[in-house]
Amino acid sequence: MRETRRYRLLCPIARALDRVGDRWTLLVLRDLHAGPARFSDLQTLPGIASNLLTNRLRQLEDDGLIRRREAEYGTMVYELTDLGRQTDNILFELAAFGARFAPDEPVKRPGNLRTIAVTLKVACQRIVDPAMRLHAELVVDGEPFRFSIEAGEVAVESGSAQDPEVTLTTSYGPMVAVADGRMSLESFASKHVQLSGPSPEKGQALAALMGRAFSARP
Amino acid sequence: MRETRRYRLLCPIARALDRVGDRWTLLVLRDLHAGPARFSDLQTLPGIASNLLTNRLRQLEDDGLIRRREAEYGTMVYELTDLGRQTDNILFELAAFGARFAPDEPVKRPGNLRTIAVTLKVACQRIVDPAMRLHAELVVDGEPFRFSIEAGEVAVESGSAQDPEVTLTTSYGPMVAVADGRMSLESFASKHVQLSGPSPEKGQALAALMGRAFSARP
DNA sequence: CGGGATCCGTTACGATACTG
DNA sequence: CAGTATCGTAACGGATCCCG
Repeated sequence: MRETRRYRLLCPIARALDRVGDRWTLLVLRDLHAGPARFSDLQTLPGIASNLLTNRLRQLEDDGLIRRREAEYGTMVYELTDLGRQTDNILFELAAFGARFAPDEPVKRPGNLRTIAVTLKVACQRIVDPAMRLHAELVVDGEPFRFSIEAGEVAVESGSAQDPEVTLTTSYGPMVAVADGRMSLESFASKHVQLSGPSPEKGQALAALMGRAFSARP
Repeated sequence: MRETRRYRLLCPIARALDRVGDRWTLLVLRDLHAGPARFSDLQTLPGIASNLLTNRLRQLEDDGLIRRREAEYGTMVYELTDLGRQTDNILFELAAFGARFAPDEPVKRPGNLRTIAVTLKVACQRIVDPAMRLHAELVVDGEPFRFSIEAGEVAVESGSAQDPEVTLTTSYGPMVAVADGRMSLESFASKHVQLSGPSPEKGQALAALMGRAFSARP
């Protein structure tokens, strides 16, 4: 945010918005919650201009929410800092509120599905049984995610899991419908999820957790 | 938000931002959480242009987050709908995150103090003892608020209380410092709060609740 | 005076083209 | 792949004016 359009108020809400209130900024953070991403990964946000993405990344780096790091083969990745990770609750509450509005047509398709990671993670985190343990792969419209629960900590990251106990295959549309309350857990689990791998019963537990995570909302 | 700059994504986070993501919108909602307000009350947001305020109010009304109502003496007031009230958690999480950044100089003073209502309400709501009962007045830099707890429900509204059990008098700066973690509860309660009214012990309890509400944060 | 509407200069955004 | 450069358009900020 350029100096001219900062609120510069003492109120902590305004101080937060001075960091994350610009157009696209919260969506960039959302995608980074799924793990490190390259510039071109983030450019799949439908409609963002490359110069804007550059500006937003620079601003987030200056404010200490993300860091730029050289990864293998000399490619650059952007990743959340500890501070940036603390935007998870903001994003979750936005998702909980946004679910109350019908998607307005025509809906643009997301460029990638990293978008689901934060919401899914926080929703499950809030209701998870601390005794539960899980190491699964979640494949959404062909895009793989590692879904793990360990010591009461839920993690959802972009990428394939190694030796998952179970693999859940599903689609984005039905997942959002469940989150919105437009589809029941039963209907979702029975019609839109395929299980494979050594521990299908773990898959049942995971599907149930995901469903409860969203239906548990006020 | 004009059609051209909506995200139009299926993701609920984007759907929320299409409603409340415009500049000023969340700050307008923040102030309305303190109770109904007139156009000119909201115009005290430092720097907002009157045509922008008109646009934002119109948009919020169209989306069902606020309602325009005729009050006494033919004046118009804007107030939150049930849907609009559900932005409280978004605003609280923004406040919790924003508190991690030092206020950047030069700080603009808020035009009014309605800004404190949501954050204070949600923070106290999250930790309040359901058995607690209270009907107090909170005076911040001369501006009065009704602070009540009834059946486990915390309410903080702009305006004077009638027959409060206790009146707490304090200032905005120290309150924000406590919320930011820059000042201890003890220091706040002992140096920056004056109590008056029939039940000073209720005031002690309230000051303690406010302090714990913020120090309880992760 | 409250509640806006109108006008206008400036800034940010969106699209596209281009480069190391 | 990871940006930079350019440029037309939309949004913002400030001021002024209007109307009951």
